[in-house]
Amino acid sequence: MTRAGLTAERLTLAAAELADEVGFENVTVSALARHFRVRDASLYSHIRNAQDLRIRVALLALAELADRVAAALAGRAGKDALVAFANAYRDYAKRHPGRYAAMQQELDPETAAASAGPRHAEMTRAILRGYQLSEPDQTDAVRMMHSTFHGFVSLERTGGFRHHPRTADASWSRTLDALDTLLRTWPR
Amino acid sequence: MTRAGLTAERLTLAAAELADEVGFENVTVSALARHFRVRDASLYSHIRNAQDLRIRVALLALAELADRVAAALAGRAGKDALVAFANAYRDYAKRHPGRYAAMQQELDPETAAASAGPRHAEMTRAILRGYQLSEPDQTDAVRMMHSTFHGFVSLERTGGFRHHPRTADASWSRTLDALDTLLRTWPR
DNA sequence: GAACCAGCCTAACCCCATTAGGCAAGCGCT
DNA sequence: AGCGCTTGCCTAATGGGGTTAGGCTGGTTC
Repeated sequence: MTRAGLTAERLTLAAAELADEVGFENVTVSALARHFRVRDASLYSHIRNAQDLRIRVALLALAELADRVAAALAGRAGKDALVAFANAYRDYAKRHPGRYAAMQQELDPETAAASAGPRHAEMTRAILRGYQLSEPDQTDAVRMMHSTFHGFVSLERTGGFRHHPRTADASWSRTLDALDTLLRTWPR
Repeated sequence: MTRAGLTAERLTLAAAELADEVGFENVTVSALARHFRVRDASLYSHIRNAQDLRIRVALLALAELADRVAAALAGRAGKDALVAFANAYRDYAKRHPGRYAAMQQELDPETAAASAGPRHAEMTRAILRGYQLSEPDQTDAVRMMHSTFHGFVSLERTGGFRHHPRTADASWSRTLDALDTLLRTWPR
């Protein structure tokens, strides 16, 4: 018998791909085992349980997204940086809906701290360097930006913007304009 | 034997309460049957299946939220209306996390059209009457507002704002200020 | 080559979803 | 009142997914 050569990493990656294909809620230990032509129980030497698998996918996605955002941000500042960040974010969510859904899980504090979540926060703050905001305005602005991006992408994905002639792309573009204006004139 | 007196409405309401207590993802036909001290199969004369149950909870939540928002909005205009709307929204999400999660499901187009979703859109537009915006700016602004509210509430719930001295309440308040400013000076 | 160990397996158990088919309580009717 | 029908809940059975205990085996180590 040849071994399937399973590792936690391979399982996580396959789970992420599966999530993008069939939806995160349908990522199951059984489906993953079928993918590797292996028994369900065989996976339990690599992952603790189904929840552990989901968390691994979430961490993978957070790291990937942080990389893409970092790449998009390189060498840009001001509105340029804002738009690049936002588009990288939305793009990732569209290309990887399952991974994006995975990211929405609550992580326990230690896991969250060890994740790429803090990197996101740093990068968002970096954007704000182009807008001269000091604390606590900076924190408020970071939270609002993140809320807007996540909210938009999330509503777009659940179909909240359909049935209206105005395209989501157009509203997105205007939303970024509005955010830029807002950050430049952040109310004292 | 006394009957449990099940109806689709009672089931839906109990499911909503269960969702708020144990999380929407843990709302299960079995758990609901246990709640009524009844066999699982007994529920199937009232609901089509588990998915149907979830959709009913979502529709209930959408209607409840629309009612609360409508009440909050009564007699207010301008920033007053904006803040009242936003607080009613956030408040509902905090008080009813399970119901709020239920609302995030994708609804098929007919169901969505028959839901309270359109009422939300109308009310959001009503707020904008205080801000003189014409199409398509109005649509863009509605989408941005909704995104911000949903995004903020959603990030707050998944713990995105913990581990930082600045309270979520403070950032929320400033975010509403910012939105008000933004709507008053919406970039042409 | 003996011992080990990593990697996968079988077997077994539980929970949940769903369908088919039954029985009985209470209703409407004559 | 008594007849039947509908409604409401039941038993039984199937199948999927999650998880654990314990076993076999082939390659690695000394």
